[in-house]
Amino acid sequence: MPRAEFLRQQSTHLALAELKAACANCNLREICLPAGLTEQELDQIDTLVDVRRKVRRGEALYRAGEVFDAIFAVRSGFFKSRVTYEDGRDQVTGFFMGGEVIGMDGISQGTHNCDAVALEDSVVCSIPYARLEDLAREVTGLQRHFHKMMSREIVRESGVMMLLGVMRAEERIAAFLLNLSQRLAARGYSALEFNLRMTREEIGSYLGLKLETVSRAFSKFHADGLIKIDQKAVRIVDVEGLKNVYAHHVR
Amino acid sequence: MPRAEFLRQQSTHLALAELKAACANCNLREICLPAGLTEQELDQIDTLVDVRRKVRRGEALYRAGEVFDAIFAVRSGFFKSRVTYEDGRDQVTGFFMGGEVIGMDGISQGTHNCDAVALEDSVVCSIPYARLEDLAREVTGLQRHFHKMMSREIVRESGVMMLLGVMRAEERIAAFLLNLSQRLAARGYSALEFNLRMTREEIGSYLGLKLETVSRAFSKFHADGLIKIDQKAVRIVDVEGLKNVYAHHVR
DNA sequence: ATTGGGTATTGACATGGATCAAATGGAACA
DNA sequence: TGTTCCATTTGATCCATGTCAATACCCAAT
Repeated sequence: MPRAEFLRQQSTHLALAELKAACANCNLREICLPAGLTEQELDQIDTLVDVRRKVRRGEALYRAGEVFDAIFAVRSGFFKSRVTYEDGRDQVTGFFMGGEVIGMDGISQGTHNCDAVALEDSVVCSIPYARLEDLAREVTGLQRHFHKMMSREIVRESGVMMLLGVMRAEERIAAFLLNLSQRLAARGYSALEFNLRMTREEIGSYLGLKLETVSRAFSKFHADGLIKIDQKAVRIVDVEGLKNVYAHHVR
Repeated sequence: MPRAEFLRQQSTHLALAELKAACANCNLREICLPAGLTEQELDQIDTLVDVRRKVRRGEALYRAGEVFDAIFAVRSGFFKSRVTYEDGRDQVTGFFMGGEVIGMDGISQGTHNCDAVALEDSVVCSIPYARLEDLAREVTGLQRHFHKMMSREIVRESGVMMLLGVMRAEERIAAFLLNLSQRLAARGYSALEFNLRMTREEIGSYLGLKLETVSRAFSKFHADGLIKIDQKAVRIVDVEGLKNVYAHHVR
């Protein structure tokens, strides 16, 4: 589809006013954007956000190998990123929710390094990289914020390496639940009660485990009174108990 | 002239000359710096590099929790980065050689997120982050290059997640050897014959394996005629065979 | 040359998580 | 309301890697 055509179609779906006030009025602003911007800087940044794009559940926002030209802020919904290896084996490398930014892996090569797939109907803000570069040279706060976002992704990934490299199955799963809980809380949702957007298999792939192992761990935590879990519905009953699953590792 | 005086003069003289030509004459320039810089831009970038700092084998260049104010380019030598978990468990998160840049994890929080430890006597170029930010706003090539470096680190780490999440022990070790080989080759060293700078335990920590497993895999590869290995000295005998250890994974 | 401490190899055995298999449960849709 | 297709749970068994232990090796310091 030609780009102009694509833009036209999108804008019919979303109110003009909304588009205009892309960032300035976004409820995810505090999570997504640098703090302490002036009114004028905010206006400048508003020009950054190109289109809001809808991605249906199961669809890819981008795929590995595609040309990279924008990063994406999740406006609503939920994504996974996934790396596929030559021989077809793949791994989920992250889950992303509202206010989080994905696609920065594409900068290094000019092509995306992984797939980003929506786990529920989602909306993203598209931020053309070329424009971001330009604006980052003018708005110092934006430059710094962008660097921090990239760095945060580096730190996040080394945390996952830790999960995968040294933790045992139940520890990984406890850490995973607490991480989700904490991120949801930061967005104003309940920290203790939420729905998983991903399957046991996707959790397993992310944590380097098989889906059966994930299921068993959930059942065990349930039996131990740490959580209640019914299909995708999770309720954390004993936060401290869950932390102890990995914090008090004996050895 | 008293000997002390002579030495002092000598060292200031050397320091100045060296410092001035920090990047412009560095043999790692092509690996470390953006390509296609003008003469003038190179001069500007030279002002970036603050000091060269020696780090002895076993010493830390920085430690987790320390204030971040600079990133470091490895000038010579070899480093590992290491994350330590609350309960004392730790994991090696990367190995770094000449021309590679470390410390970008510190940007996100303003404090370093991991330790960087020299595995042999090393020299690094220190690049104050504040100055880098400023210069990146002026020299577009530098800005882009810096973003690429961060992004490359993100991609590298998701590669390691793949190792840890889906590969079996021997595959991880084959991939590890081939990765080292390829990076050494890019620096003009032999791709087929090199010395490991790290212990079996450090390799194991990086790959999420125990040192005995690493040792056994090396022995197996040796017996299978893929490599010759004697302590730290490695010679890759059959590159394709080594690739097949993981490329033709059945299943 | 001798000693000592860290590093590496190798064997024997244990076990956490994978694999295989079967049953159950839910959601979408005719 | 039934049908179909996944996702999930749970049990039984297997195996790759961890664990424990003994020995060998290497280099540095004396």
